[in-house]
Amino acid sequence: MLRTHTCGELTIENVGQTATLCGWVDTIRDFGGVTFIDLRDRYGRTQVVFNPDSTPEVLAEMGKLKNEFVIKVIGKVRPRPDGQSNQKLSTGEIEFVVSDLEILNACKTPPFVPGQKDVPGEDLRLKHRYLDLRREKMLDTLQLRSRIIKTMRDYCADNDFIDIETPILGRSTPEGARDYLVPSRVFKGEFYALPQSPQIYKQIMMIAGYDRYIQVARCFRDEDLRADRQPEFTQLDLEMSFVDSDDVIGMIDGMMQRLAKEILGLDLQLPLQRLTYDEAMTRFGHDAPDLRFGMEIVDITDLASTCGFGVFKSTAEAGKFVRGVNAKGAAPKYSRKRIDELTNMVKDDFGAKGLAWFRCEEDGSLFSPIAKFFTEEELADLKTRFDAEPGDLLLLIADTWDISCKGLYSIRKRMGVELELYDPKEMHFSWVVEFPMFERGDETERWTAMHHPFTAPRDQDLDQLDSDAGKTRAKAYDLVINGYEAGGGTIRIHDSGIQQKVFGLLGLDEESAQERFGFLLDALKYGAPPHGGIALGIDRVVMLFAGLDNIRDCIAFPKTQKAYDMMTEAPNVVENLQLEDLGIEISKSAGNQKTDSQS
RNA sequence: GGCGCUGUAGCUCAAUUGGUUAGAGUCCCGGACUGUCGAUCCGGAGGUUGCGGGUUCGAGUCCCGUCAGCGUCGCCA
Repeated sequence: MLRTHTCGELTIENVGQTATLCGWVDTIRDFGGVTFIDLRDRYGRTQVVFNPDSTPEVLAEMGKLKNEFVIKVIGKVRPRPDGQSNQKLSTGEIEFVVSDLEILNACKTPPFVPGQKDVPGEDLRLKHRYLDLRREKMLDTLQLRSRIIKTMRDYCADNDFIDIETPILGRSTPEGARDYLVPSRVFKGEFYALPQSPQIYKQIMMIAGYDRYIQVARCFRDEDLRADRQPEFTQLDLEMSFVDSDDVIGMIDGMMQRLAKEILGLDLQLPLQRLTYDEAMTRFGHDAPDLRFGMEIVDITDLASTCGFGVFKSTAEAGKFVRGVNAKGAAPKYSRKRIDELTNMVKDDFGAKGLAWFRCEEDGSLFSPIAKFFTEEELADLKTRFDAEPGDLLLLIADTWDISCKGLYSIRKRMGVELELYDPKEMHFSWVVEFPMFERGDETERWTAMHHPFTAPRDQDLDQLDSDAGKTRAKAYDLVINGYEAGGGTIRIHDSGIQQKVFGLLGLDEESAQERFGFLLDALKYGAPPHGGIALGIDRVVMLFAGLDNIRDCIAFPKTQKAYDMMTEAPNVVENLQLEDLGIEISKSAGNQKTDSQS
């Protein structure tokens, strides 16, 4: 080792000792005589001192130092003078008097320095990620990530799980998200797919008798990105045999309790709260509601059906819904202009036709441009149902179930932030269970699987597969933290008869099912135990535990919204020779989407 | 693919209704200083306002196009 201690290690205990430190020059404070340098590494910072009575050689070297130089210093630990300790540093009681200095490496003037107050733009941070990762916030987050993964692994190991790696090069199954494809050199014209999840492999492991499996698995989906979505992400993938939903949920309950305790020092009460999917949609308009605050949806379709307001009445009569939320105390803060912004949001984003509103005045009356269409009794009824008090703002959407859910969910989410309806540091864990097995594909009468086609229906719903498939509920469960889907899982079908029936409902005939999943269907016939599992989005869990709202800050080398890596400049054009090896030609119309007209 | 926000010095930002030579802090360069910890003080350098076009007597500011980053809808079994 080039060093005897790290930059976070020396304390008053070490006074008098000679030591060697290595690190980066964080700041230089030059007083002409004495010079202070904060030397930084991932463990902390130590103030190193250069005295005017140092040797000329040392002082000459010191004069060359600039931000982010990598140096080695030999010196002695001494206590700081009275009243000059720095409480912000673990090493703040001492300082390090340099007797010898070696510049291990110089540093070009960096575009930004780790300690600067204003965080640089994200594109710059991503381009120079090696500098960005030196920032304390990034270091903290990645260390938190490491601890979270270790805690998850320890918990699983304590519960007899086996950690098994599954292939990255796999078979494309054109269900769900777009695959990232990898061309085969040997089988020209054929492709591997990167896994969207190790779903099928972990089921195979259950059939093989490895009854408790986990993997910290990298997954890939070629879909458009979001603040909480990256094209490659990491899951804690878990599968268990001889279990039902409650067993998997209970296992993860325990994991969350341990994580909350060890990472955040929080005591979680178990079992975690559970909501059915129907309840979540009815009360919050979303299958991953943020339960840190109320503002629940109120359904007034029945009242609307008899009122004098044409839009409400016709919506109700058409079998659609009139629902709304009460934004407590929002009226003074929401001008017409801000209400218009909300209106435009639900119109532009979800195709709602409008947003009706009522303001509860000081005298308790409801004011609204549409109030004139309602009788006194109806207004009073509205007030009661929404529990409206002076200062409250009622926001209503009259539309299909789907649009009213999406619109009110996004209003609730946005206003929860804007009205500060919850403590952003609070953590809320819950489960959403009993998802529907199927949903209607757009513009077709065909059913599509809400999770994946191997999801088992609830035992009591088996009959409905034939009679009323849309009402069939699945043995599916999502872990929800602060309004984010932190994980999702299902109990799988282990009965080939039920599997065939589900494939039938999904419009998969036996032949095409065999073509796509033949190996799994075959395997299921060779003694498959009842099994199920879950996948936790590790990046999201880290994001939530770190109190961040952006998944990129939880990943060492994330990609931009266009799935571009600004540091390595991937993806990139490859040599023609490489393409020839693979038997691939780029069509002229495809061209290179990237241009160099930027900057 | 749609909608929206942003783009001004290396970095973070400012610039009134479209108006004279585009400013500040920081970084950088030079100098002073023996107790700072966002050191301080003095001096200096640093700009094709992302790119292209248009309107105008005049554009950082308005319009069109384009590129990039971000947010969001679609999409993500």
